[in-house]
Amino acid sequence: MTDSQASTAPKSSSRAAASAAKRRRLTAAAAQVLHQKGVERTAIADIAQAAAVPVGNVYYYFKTKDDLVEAALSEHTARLDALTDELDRLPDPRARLTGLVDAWVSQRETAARYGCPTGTLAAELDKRDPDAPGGLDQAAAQVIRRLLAWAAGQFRELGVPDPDGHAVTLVAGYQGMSLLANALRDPGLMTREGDRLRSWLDALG
Amino acid sequence: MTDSQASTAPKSSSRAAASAAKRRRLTAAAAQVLHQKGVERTAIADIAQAAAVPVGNVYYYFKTKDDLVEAALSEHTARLDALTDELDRLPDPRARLTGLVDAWVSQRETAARYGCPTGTLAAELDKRDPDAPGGLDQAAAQVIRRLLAWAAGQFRELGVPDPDGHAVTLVAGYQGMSLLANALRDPGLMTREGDRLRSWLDALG
Amino acid sequence: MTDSQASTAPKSSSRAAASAAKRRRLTAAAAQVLHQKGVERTAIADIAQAAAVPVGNVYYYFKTKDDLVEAALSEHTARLDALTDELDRLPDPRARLTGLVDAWVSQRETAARYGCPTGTLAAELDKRDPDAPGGLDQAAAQVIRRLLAWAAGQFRELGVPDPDGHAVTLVAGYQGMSLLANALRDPGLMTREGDRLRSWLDALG
Amino acid sequence: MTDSQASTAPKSSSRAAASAAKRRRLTAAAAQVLHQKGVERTAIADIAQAAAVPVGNVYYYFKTKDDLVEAALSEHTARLDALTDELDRLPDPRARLTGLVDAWVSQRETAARYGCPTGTLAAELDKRDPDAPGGLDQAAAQVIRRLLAWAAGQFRELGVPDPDGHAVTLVAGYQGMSLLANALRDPGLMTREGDRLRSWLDALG
DNA sequence: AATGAATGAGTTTTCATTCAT
DNA sequence: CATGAATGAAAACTCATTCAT
Repeated sequence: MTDSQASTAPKSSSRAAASAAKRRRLTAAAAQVLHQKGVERTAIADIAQAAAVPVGNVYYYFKTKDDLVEAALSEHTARLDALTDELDRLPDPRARLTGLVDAWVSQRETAARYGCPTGTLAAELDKRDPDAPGGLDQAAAQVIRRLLAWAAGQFRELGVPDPDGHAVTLVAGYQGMSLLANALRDPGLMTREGDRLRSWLDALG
Repeated sequence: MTDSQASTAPKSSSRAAASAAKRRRLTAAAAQVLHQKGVERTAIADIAQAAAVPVGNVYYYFKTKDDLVEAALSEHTARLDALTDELDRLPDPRARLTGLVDAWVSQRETAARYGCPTGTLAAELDKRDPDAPGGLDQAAAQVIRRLLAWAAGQFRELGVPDPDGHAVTLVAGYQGMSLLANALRDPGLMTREGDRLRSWLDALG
Repeated sequence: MTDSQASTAPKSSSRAAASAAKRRRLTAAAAQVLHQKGVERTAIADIAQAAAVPVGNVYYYFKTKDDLVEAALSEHTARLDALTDELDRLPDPRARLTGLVDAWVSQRETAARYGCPTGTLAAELDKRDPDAPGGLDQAAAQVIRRLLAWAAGQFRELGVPDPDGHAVTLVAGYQGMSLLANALRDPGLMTREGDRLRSWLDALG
Repeated sequence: MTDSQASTAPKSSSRAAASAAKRRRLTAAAAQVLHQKGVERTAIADIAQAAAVPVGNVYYYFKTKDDLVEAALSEHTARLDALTDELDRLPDPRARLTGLVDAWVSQRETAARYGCPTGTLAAELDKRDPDAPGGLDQAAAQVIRRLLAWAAGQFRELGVPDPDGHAVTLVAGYQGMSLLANALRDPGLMTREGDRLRSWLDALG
């Protein structure tokens, strides 16, 4: 009751840790629910429920709904980083890129149902007024830029000309096949287009 | 390029003609505003205002907001049909497909700002509950299917194997580059990826 | 075109007659639709449609929705008058009252589905603010009063004491059985209670 | 006799208790206002005002207007149960039935002004489309069925033949006299018909 | 008189955000 | 920090009534 400033200590099973866990739960719930229902169709209450947190309490962790969107985006960024970190362990840039495609295809069921989490989010946020204060309209684009940068790095290492352009082609291929697979509700489309992307990568350089 | 108060109004119109004109105005306004702001962020009042029609009067022409979404979709279908009809006049299927890419690239400014009208609509509608009555969740997908069917026809005529797969690749390429151009706010991306698609078409068969 | 004041002549296939026919059609439609859907749930457009009259045109014949309610009520009054006129031809007051019960029971299917036309209308109109200008809150009650008066006349002729009270009992019996038959959706209830009313009439005097 | 801001509020209440009190206040207000104005003429705002609750807050307690109608109905059911429970303490079934009539007559002022709460509600709800989802069209009828069942139980105990038929006659008598008293705005009618029902009960068996 | 169209007020409902405890 | 409850600003939709031919 009186140790409110004692929490810098590493003993982590404290209220602070419980709090951090709740925040993580809310972030994960936001990522999932926003992906499945879209930003506009998701109510704070939906996320609260998915995270098993009382509605009123959400605002202790996230001041606004947009903050939750940002949190979801940070979650997607973290997942992307985790993936590229893992791929970076592979010695060959071509193998890394192929591994990226594999990862995409492995998510085909989700993509066929809800699209690419980042891509659909980007499309939705892009509809927002860019002049709005605290605008989130480019927030998802940043995640895409990060993916592009990583891919461009691989292409550069591969020694192909215009690595940025190749990165765009690869990521556009992913976004395109996700959108189509989603629209047509066809996970198989992801598999087939994934094969094509791999062939394309193999033929490079 | 904006056509919200298009000049289709007949000068010496009967009431019926004026009414039809208003319906067309509303349809065009719906197509435009829904594209720019997205379905969920668009209020009926926004469309009414763009069409210069009093809000209450909108309901004389369209019973629900979803009816306006459908109208916008039919507008996009009509535009697609007009485009393919025109391309069908070309003698060579490869030229027709190249013409399609040209048309896409010519829309690069709009795509970079708001994405592909049909693609973004499909992504948004796909978030809806498929079990909803009178569901619109697959409505935009139909327009995409129509485009796929036309493209597959051209590939078939070209004599390439797996025309359906080629159609998917082409349309996915378009959706992917539109999404990226939109996210990155970069019309040039459309030009560059358009070039790539043309090269790909040229190399076929 | 110039015979607008010639319509007192008996040649009745004129515009005036067509107009009267339309008014009659609207009145009948109002009586039916208002009975089936209730006043508040009935839109002018419903009545217009049932009468095959364009909505805008309704207002030429009836200035307000309440005027249509009044028209429906007049229709019910007319039907009641037609019935009592016919019953009045019977020589015996007891037979007349029995005939009234027979008429009620013969309407059992309608009553079981929609209740007594006048009774349900009275119940609905009674909910209105009595202080409203041009109030219709007692309009249906007038029709009931007319029925009560006729019944009281028969009881008087029968020589029973308190004919007004007997009339109330009879009509209350009818309203009660109609409401119950309607609530329970049971036409047979009308038959059974009708039998009881006939026995009661037979046992009188 | 009016109970819209009834004094059920507990003095030193917790939030939960205050909340429950508010819900009760809204239920009581719904029962009263819906009785007085009818379902269709009652706006949520009317009930909110009668309960001294902000309109938006009503939806925290009741998701839809129909839920409020159901709540009102449950209130009437509760009142009916309270009444029959009390009457059940009487040793004689005839006395119980007579007590029921007494209760009805004691409500004559309300009945003469607004009709029987359940009966008028049943009549109004019966006008609804039976095919509507979550249909309330038979909800009030259930309350009437419960009353019929109780009354039939008394008649059975009394040993009269066809106890169900007697129950119908009794309840139909009540509904009929309520409707007439309401239409004619005559509480005395309730008294007189009540006397008749009592005589009828006395003469049985 | 006839008629499609217009108008505007009213009603239900949703929800992000805030508050009191 | 936690939590149920409160609030108020939208937004979709309905409809009686009026208007312009």
